[in-house]
Amino acid sequence: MPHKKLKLADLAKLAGVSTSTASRALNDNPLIKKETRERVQKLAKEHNFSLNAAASRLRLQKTKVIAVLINLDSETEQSIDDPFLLKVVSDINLAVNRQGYELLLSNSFMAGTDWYGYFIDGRRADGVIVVGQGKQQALIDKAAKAGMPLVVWGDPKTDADYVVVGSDNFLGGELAAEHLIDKGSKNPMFLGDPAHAELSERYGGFCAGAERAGVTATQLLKIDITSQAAYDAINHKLRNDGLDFDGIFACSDMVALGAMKALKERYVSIPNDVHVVGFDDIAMADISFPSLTTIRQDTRQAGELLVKKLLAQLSGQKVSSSQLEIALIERQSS
Amino acid sequence: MPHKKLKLADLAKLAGVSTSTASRALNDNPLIKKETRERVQKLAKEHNFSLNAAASRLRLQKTKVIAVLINLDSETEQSIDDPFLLKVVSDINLAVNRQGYELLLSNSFMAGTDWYGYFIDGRRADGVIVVGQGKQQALIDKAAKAGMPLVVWGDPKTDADYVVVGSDNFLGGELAAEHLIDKGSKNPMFLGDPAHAELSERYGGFCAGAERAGVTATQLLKIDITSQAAYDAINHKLRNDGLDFDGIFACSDMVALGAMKALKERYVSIPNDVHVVGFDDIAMADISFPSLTTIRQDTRQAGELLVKKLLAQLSGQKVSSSQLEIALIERQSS
DNA sequence: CTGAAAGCGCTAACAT
DNA sequence: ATGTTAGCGCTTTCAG
Repeated sequence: MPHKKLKLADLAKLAGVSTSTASRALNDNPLIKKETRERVQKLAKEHNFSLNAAASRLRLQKTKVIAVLINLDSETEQSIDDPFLLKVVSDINLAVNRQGYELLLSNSFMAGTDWYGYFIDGRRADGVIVVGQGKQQALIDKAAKAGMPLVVWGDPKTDADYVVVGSDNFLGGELAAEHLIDKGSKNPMFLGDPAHAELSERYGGFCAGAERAGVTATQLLKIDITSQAAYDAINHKLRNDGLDFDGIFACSDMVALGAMKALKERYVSIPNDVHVVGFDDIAMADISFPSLTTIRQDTRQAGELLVKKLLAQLSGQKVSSSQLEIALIERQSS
Repeated sequence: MPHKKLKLADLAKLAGVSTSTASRALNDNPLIKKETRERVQKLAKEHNFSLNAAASRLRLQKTKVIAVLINLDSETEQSIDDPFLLKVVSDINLAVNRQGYELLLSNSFMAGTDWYGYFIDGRRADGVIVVGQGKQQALIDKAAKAGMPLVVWGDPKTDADYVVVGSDNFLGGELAAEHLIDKGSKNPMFLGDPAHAELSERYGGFCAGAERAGVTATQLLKIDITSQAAYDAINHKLRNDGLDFDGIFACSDMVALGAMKALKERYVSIPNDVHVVGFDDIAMADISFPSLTTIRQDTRQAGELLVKKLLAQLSGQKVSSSQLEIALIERQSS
């Protein structure tokens, strides 16, 4: 069965044409007569012929590949755990494929510190989508400066030389604050880590929204952005300070769910004693009990836009950052 | 800034050696004098030199790329939603990188029906890891027959010509049944769809375990394997049949969480009225309230093993399927 | 220990 | 409308 590999020259011979004709025919070049094109294509299908991508890329100097670089904060090489991030990647994948590109899944471990050299000079990809700004943006800056075709999923308000696509995090924070206060919260608390670009915006919006609604008694509980950390922090706080808050705006749904678990275990009623709002709208938000009110990020549109902007860059256009709309999804937790 | 691309020949000139020496030096070929090697390598680093992967692949006839093919059942192109699957991919990614390979993230949309042609002949990857056997395995079979280096994440008991790595699903089912009965369940129910290879094993083990424990009053509630479907199905069943079960073995954690939501909304107590056991041990299992007893699958080891077996195949070794150990993690839901 | 040169399979400029 | 051919940048055989 191990059929032997046909090369373009073999296919051309089978079709009784030259390699250039075969090449053009496969690429549907109108220079070639329609019948010839179809004959070659049919033959290719019959023999399960595939162009050698390596040869093609060498010749064309482009790869038709987009790299997705997952930019984790953690120093230790670690697998990703946040369902939201993975959802973003999955939606990017869809969008990339829809444009006829392939997706190289990468990370800082492989790419090292010279992203331009690795991806572009190394002819591994034509452009890169970075998922997650994280805390340190030096490498992103460096790659952008080197002229790497690049789009970043992060906070679009970032003042940087590269293109960012992301949700309106500030507005999301405002909406959350307003909603909590609307529901009767007098002492809402932000749960997260404003050191991250995106979360700093969410926190800023939260404070602004609360202030505008006349609430100044806001708190900030700074934690690692994992559900475990949220669970621990809420437990710790209840033990030490008692229940001195009546609303939580969590920086992500996973964080919100961790916090809710701690509350439920201590018989703090949600939403009666504490109103909770999350961020992201992951699948679990709807499935948790009580279901979680949250700020929905449109990952589908995000993928679409990230890819569109990257391809625009590749075709030499000047593109700029843009902000995705978000929406508050009201459920039982508030 | 846009530095211009160095090719190997340029680097060689800078180093005052021939391209062949430069090439060997970069690959740490001991044929080259140590000092020369180091001089070339240092120069390469200084100039951010990267080999052109396309040229290298064309010459070597191998890519140092492993493709991961996510095999979804759904006809419609769709983004993946199950956090467990994504966790598996993420752990494969880690393992692939650790071996110095890169990861091409693909799907049936891109690969079409001739996987051998697309990946191997097309020189896109040296081998493929398929995640998810799904219901239809014809394409996997076809690729395996064609001689494609291939490892599948699925049920290792599968009687097939290809190598499968997966958990001991049957044992998992048995453990779940025994545990439920141990906890006092007299009428345990399986929630899932035995049409999937892996789930059929889980169901088989569940039945066998129950029978051995002297319980014959098991039920099967056949549903799509999503949390939403589980939620709907449990609601529907409670409305129609009342509470005629006192234990649930869900085919996945997401399904279990959906079922639990329906139970909680109708004030059915977990675990007092109904004991619940899930499968996978996703992050949410620990965060849900009550936390979810489940069968843990070791995705880290899975990634490691999948890659190891694939690389063994690439180096011409004969490899066979193998089973990962699973463990019951007892939490509050049972 | 190092260099010269062939050739991997494709595409496109340049014939015809 | 199609064919001839050069050359993309690398690795490795063969020759020193």
